[in-house]
Amino acid sequence: MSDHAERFVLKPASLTDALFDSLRKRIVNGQIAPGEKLTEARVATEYSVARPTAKACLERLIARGLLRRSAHKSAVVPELTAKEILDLFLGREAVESFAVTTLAARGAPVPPDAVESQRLIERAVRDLDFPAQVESDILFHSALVAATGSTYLAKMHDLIMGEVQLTMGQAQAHKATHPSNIEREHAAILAGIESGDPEAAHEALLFHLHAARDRLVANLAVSK
Amino acid sequence: MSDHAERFVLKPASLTDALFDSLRKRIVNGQIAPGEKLTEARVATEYSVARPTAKACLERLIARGLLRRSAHKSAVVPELTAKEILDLFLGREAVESFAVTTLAARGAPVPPDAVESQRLIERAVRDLDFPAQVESDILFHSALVAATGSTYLAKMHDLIMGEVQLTMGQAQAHKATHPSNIEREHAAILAGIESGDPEAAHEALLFHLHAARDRLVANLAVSK
DNA sequence: ACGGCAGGATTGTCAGTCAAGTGCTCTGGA
DNA sequence: TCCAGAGCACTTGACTGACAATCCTGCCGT
Repeated sequence: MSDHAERFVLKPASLTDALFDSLRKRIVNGQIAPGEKLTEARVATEYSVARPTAKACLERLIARGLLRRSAHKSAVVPELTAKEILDLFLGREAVESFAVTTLAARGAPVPPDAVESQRLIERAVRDLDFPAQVESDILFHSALVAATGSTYLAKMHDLIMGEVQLTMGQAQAHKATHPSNIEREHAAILAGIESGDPEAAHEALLFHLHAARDRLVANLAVSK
Repeated sequence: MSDHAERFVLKPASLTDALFDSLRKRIVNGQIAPGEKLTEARVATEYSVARPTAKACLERLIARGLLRRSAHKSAVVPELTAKEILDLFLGREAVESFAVTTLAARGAPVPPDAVESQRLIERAVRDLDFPAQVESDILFHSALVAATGSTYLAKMHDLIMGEVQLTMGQAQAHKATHPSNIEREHAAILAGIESGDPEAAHEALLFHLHAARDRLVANLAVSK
């Protein structure tokens, strides 16, 4: 896990996986507008793959909440409502609270990946690379959860973070940047963990999550 | 093993959904032994469906952890290790703790579905119907989570409860029944919620989860 | 203006095929 | 006899082509 490990050319492990990743990135980065229809035929044509392959990818994206579809209708990129965003962050709260209090109570060291993601955020902000900024933010929180060593906690977290990234990506497409006190809030969480103070870490996390949540909801109200 | 391809009739829902449900039930009830291979061709033959249909179902089961497969190998029903069981219950703890403390703090009424599932457990115990007993137990906990009104919390919970049901189903296939203090432990959780005491509800939940977890791990050690 | 019908669009499901990878057997040599 | 390597069978990955069922849209007739 060092800085120079930027050299994986990532051969499409499998065609389906590569297609899935590509579509996923386009969706969460807002390159495919919310409400836009994604038919199996369109995906198959755009990527020059067979329709069953495209179908499988769409189903995986639907399972992760990055697309929505009802029977015999086209899949569309969802735009989450305020209610859904509140709910989404409630789910984060459950998992991430458990993670940070566990880490702090355990006297665990600060997760290296979390520290690393702080640097990535800093760089993304400097480069005005919004998608990278969002991705690094997600990475920070995922690193905290992963540091507990629980794969099931990570699985559950991963299940909902896709949609979090989706709304954040869509919001930034509208709203451009905002002053980055995110890093400070992240640092406060890490400080709570490092000092072995579950209460402090928990409080810092809640503050951060609520702030992020309220920003997203406020932005939603504006664009409506 | 043998080539006596059994025919299973599917209820009309959607072919894929019906197939998924049927396979899911057979797996979690232990009707398909852990370690048993489930090839796409076998499923397709047994149910008289096309291989792509079977393939889609297997992929959905794999995504839920009810089957495991590595590239170009057959899917097999997993037998969870003690470590995985501990991890699984850690995940439950995160979500269900959040749910019961939220319910108690909110002063919410006792979820009717949870009460109902208590009756179902009682009946299943009386009928010596182990799969129904497990299913009702799962239902109780799902009802608690669902009562929070959070769909994402429910989603995350659902993601791991499939594997919980799997291990419980496999364990009971070996171990037969045991005196049912489960209902008492459930009642204690409900009492904590009803009295609006988050701490009491939380404690009762932890006691119940740890007891269930330890039973499973102990049973695993015996059968090994 | 309104309701029903027809056609297009899209997904659900199927059959069959080829390619590629994995594991196992079985042979050939030491 | 024992071990190693080649070959084969099984299984999945991906594609092509096709048909049925369903949903939606828009037109037409009343």
